[in-house]
Amino acid sequence: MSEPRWLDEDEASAWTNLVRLLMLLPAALDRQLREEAGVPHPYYQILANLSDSPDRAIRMTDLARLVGTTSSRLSHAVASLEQRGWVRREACPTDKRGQICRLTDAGMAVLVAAAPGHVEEVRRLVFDRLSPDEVTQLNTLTAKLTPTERP
Amino acid sequence: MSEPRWLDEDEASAWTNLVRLLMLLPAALDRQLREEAGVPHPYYQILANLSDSPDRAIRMTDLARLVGTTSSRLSHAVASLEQRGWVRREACPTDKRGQICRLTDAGMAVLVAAAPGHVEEVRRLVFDRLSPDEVTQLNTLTAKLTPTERP
DNA sequence: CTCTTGTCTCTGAAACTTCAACAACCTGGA
DNA sequence: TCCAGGTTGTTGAAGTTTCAGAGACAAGAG
Repeated sequence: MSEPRWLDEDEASAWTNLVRLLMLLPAALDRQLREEAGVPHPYYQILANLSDSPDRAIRMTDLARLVGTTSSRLSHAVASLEQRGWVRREACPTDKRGQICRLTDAGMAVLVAAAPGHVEEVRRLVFDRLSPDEVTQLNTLTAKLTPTERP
Repeated sequence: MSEPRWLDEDEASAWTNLVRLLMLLPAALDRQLREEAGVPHPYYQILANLSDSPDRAIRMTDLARLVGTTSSRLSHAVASLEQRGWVRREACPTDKRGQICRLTDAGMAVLVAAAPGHVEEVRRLVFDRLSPDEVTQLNTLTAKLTPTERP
């Protein structure tokens, strides 16, 4: 047990800011989407990823990885979305263990209705505050900081 | 209702990365703290903010603002922490509506025990991946992106 | 073929957060 | 003084996420 390498002044400042951002930004996005579309932000991410997919259908495991969530969480979320008729589950033709999650027309309609307001909020909270150079920096930094799989 | 200003290619890329980060980084921090200290990350933030305060005591509203949470959430969280004996609630001497949250010695001990492992994880996930210049960039960007109070 | 090991997904209970409503209190002005 | 309106903090119910466990299937070794 050696002495921990504490953060220096600059690191501590950046860390405080980052933690604050991690608390407030998701909360702000969530609030806007709940108010305007009646969907929590993680659920919106599920729908959005599905809509970007070729057939509007993705296998559960892949969808979980795309959204950045766990399979358990995804199961519960998709169950909720399915009950609203925005998503459907189908058997996977190549792997009988698999389930394929497909976006319904009703789900697509919800997404189309919610997207403009969401983009507007994203601009207000993020991109309206940054210069083009800073957007590039943000791109680089976020790419570097994305946690990798645990060994 | 005018045409929404969609994100351009760079913005969309940065946004995808950022959303991914907002999903994965809090989850990673939370997991480490739960495993090692038995505390969720938001609860750790409460304890950490208290320990940084002059008297290890902060009024509920101020603590909520510091941590970046809501008063309701804080009430529940502090109730849970109080039950474990890590925190105590006292009446505010100047404002009878107020409650002051104070870190106990037991709570401080938990924090002291958890801090080294937490800092190590923060290094592994964040600062070990960044150059000094990038830490400065991170500091600037996160400061700009912190959501401001709603009107 | 059979066995073992690992993957994929779901479930139910516990923990946490959000939401709406509320009581108690402060503040400023009539 | 008194009251209207805002602030502070809590609560219970509803919704979401985590955790542990289990069933079904796949893939490879023997």
